[in-house]
Amino acid sequence: MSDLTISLPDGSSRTLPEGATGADLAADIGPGLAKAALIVTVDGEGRDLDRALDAGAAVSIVTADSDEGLHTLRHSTAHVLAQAVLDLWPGATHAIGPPIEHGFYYDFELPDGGVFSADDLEAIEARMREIIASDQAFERHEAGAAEALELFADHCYKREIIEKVTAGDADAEMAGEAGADGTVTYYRNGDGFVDLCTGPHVPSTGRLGHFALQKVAGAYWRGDEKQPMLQRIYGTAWGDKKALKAHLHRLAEAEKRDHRRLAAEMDLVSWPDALGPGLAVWHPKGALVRKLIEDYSRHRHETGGYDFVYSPHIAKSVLWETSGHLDFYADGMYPPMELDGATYYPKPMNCPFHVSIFQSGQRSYRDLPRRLFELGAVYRYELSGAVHGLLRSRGFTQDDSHIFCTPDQVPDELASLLEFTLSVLRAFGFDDFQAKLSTRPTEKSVGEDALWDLATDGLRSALESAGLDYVVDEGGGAFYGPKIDVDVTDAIGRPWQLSTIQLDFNLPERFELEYVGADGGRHRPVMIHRALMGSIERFFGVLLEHYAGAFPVWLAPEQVRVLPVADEHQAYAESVRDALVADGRRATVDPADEPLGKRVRAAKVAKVPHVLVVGDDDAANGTVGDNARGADGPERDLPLDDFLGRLAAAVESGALVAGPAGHPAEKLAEGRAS
RNA sequence: GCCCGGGUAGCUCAGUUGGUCAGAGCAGGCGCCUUGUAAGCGUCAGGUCGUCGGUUCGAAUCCGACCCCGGGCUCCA
Repeated sequence: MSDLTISLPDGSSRTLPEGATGADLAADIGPGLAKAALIVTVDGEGRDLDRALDAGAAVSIVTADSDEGLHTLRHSTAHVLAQAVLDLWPGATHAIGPPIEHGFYYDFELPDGGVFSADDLEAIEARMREIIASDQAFERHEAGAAEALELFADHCYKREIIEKVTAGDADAEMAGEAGADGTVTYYRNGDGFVDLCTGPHVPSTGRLGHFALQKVAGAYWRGDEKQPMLQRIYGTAWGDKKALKAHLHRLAEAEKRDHRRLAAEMDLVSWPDALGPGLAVWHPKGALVRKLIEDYSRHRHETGGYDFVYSPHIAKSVLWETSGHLDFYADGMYPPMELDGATYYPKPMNCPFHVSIFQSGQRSYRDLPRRLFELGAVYRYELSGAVHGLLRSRGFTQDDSHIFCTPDQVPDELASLLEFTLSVLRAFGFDDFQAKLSTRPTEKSVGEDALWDLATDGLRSALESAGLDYVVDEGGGAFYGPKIDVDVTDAIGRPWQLSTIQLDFNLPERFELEYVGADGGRHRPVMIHRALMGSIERFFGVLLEHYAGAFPVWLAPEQVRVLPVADEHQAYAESVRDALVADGRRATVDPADEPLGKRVRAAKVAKVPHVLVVGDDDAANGTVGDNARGADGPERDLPLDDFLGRLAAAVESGALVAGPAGHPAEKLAEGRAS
């Protein structure tokens, strides 16, 4: 009997008896690894531990420490979920059950249109634990189409997959379920549970167990609303108890940060039923923060080479016919209004208006690039089920700009635009970015090849010179141009897509835009759509969650609350407040009609950055006691002037850039000069 | 829009099988307390139990429709 030699990720190689499996290899390396091993990869392909290795292959042992290991673990847990459901609901059928980020789901159809209730999860989870405790092996099998169809005779969704796959037209979605060579693989465990699956799986159900079922949801088969609605169960699964616990803790933290909860608690924004879904009103404190955000945005655009414009909220249908929105975006638009024999639509986008401004006169290449900026409110008819607080609403305000430039100017414009974008986002405390470059779709698209290449290369080099991590979504661009999307990662690691920089080769054509070039001839400009925050409302919601409501000093609606120890300190407290207000701060006094501890607590709960306590000593010496958010404890006997200076510095560094009149940083400068 | 789950005081929630079940805590008003760093005491007020209709001697509770909210699907800033 000959041996086989394989290579390991560290470059070493190992020789094992012929027919050795992944499990043999792990055991050969060490008992700890043997215990932790879930699957192996052989030349990059995942494979069950009990399958023989190939001589000469590059083999890697996969454990729950890696994404691939977790993926396998979750996938196997999804199988156990399906097994439990099929046990408990005779006649139920299972559709698909893939691993997803942090967990897995499985879609089912219950007999007679039955549905799961939240209570069912408990019973299902208990059955799953029994299956796991009985440590059933996952056995891999292969079958031809006919055999597989017989095996899954009672499972119409599995049959549909088998038919699709064995017919050889496997698409990406189906590729995860079966091979495309006329045979399919399936896994069997326990008494009779079988599932169509390419695997790999953990060796046996006993390797699972750190999971939790989370929720029930409806989901269309293949995500298509014309297909039947299936019952989906979501769960999460991890390699050990600690990781599961940590994940559940993160979810709880995220819930505490929910901007809808914070918006109500902090009296920032509300959604009165009478307004309709996705339509918010801004209360004074929320409006104040929003105004600071908008003021900062305006300031940056003023000094960044942009021209400010305004446009109406509605326009006649001809504008939307020319722009093409009525052709490809009608579903997202509010319905039309008929008046004076004309048809008007609320605007879902600002671009046609900005194009109209560009069109209003003859443009020379000397005028370009022309950057038109507007905090433009738009209305989109989002599906009622899609509306989600400020993060997805039906009326929102874009920090929108349309840049018109010559093709030659495109690369430089994109590079400076991306830098500008990142700089604005950094000012709000975001410093972890992930970008996506979306290139020309393979199907129909408009624009010359040279233009696409110029723009795509321009976007790529902008990303590279900005030193930004990015992924390429090949063919993911719109039909009218390539784009960059920028995600930020928030304080608890969640990504949010905020910025988008989008080339448009279509609208200039549709509106027949022209400029006069140096050669005296007429040329078509290139148009760039871009939004940095995306939507002000959404950006506000993301910021609120990022900071968990504890806005940095320059954005905090109430920056300082002054608490007199007793009534006799009221006058001094008011003088402290007046000094703060004169210095441009937002400060209030909370009089001594409640015990100090209670007032301190109220201020802390309200997330006021600085709570000042003033008593006899302070009134006598012109000092304050500063209980700052995040500090270990109060700092007593701080001279008022020192506090004013310290706060001013914090406001200035928070804003990063000197602001316009009305911006905290500007008042700071005035305050210091005087 | 579709599936599931919810709407009880400003907020968070109790209200077993339909019959003093319209309640609690916090918040709010008033009074007392005069406080040195995360909840002092007392007292008062508040709700057409999402809306409309139905079943019943009787409905927060059962049924139907609708509205709104939440989680998904889909979509997306």
